[in-house]
Amino acid sequence: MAMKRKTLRHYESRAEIAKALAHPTRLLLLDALQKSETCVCDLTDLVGADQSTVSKHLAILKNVGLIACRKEGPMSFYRVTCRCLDGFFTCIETVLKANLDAQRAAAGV
Amino acid sequence: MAMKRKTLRHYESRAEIAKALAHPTRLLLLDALQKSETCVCDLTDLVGADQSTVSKHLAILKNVGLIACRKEGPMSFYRVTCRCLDGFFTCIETVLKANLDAQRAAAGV
DNA sequence: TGGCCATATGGCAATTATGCCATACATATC
DNA sequence: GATATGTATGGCATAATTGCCATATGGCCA
Repeated sequence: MAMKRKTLRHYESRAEIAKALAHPTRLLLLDALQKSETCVCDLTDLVGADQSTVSKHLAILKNVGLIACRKEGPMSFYRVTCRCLDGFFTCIETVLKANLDAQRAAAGV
Repeated sequence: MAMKRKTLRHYESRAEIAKALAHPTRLLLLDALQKSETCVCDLTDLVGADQSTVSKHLAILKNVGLIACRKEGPMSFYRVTCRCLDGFFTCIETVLKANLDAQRAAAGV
């Protein structure tokens, strides 16, 4: 990797956020948290994985600043911290739709 | 992973696109390709990695429909296919900036 | 045809990500 | 204090990603 160091760091910090977004379970979590602040136990039920797995996914999202945590008694409530996620989701949906269209066109429909 | 199958597939297809975006080299490539259609050799110089490595990164971006390829003689010219990438990049920048602000606030500045 | 250029692909080693189990931790209740 | 509940963390085995080398493929020109 001979990329200029400054440039490399620039893209590395951005890729770290993108990596946090690059997992189906974390996308599901973000979708849920965008609708409403939710505790870990409810999120665990929603995802259907081990509670420790969900906690780790939440930690990944939190570490890059996408979500934040509020403690209430023994429970942790997570919420989305940025209002910019729609820009990301819209982009993904656009690409998906374009792929579907291209697929249909290739099939000659 | 006990997530409902339909839901799982929904988020998996979206995560696949996000995964393609989750690498510093590929973000650099997208940045360059957004500015102008470019051949693999120029992109290889830009990235500073092995040509085969760059080719594989380009293949990943192409497979999820983010870029397309045009052959001209022995050369391949790649370009961005969707106009929605700005939504993604803007989101990332917003998160980065919010993190910086939070960091400064935490430092008491 | 033979050789050269640009690009793509196969293969492999090393790193990283993922998910579960067990367990630690913190809070609340008895 | 003891116990129960909700969450976080350590550890480990498995899987996925990454990057380079070697090589294949395709196009061009002598």
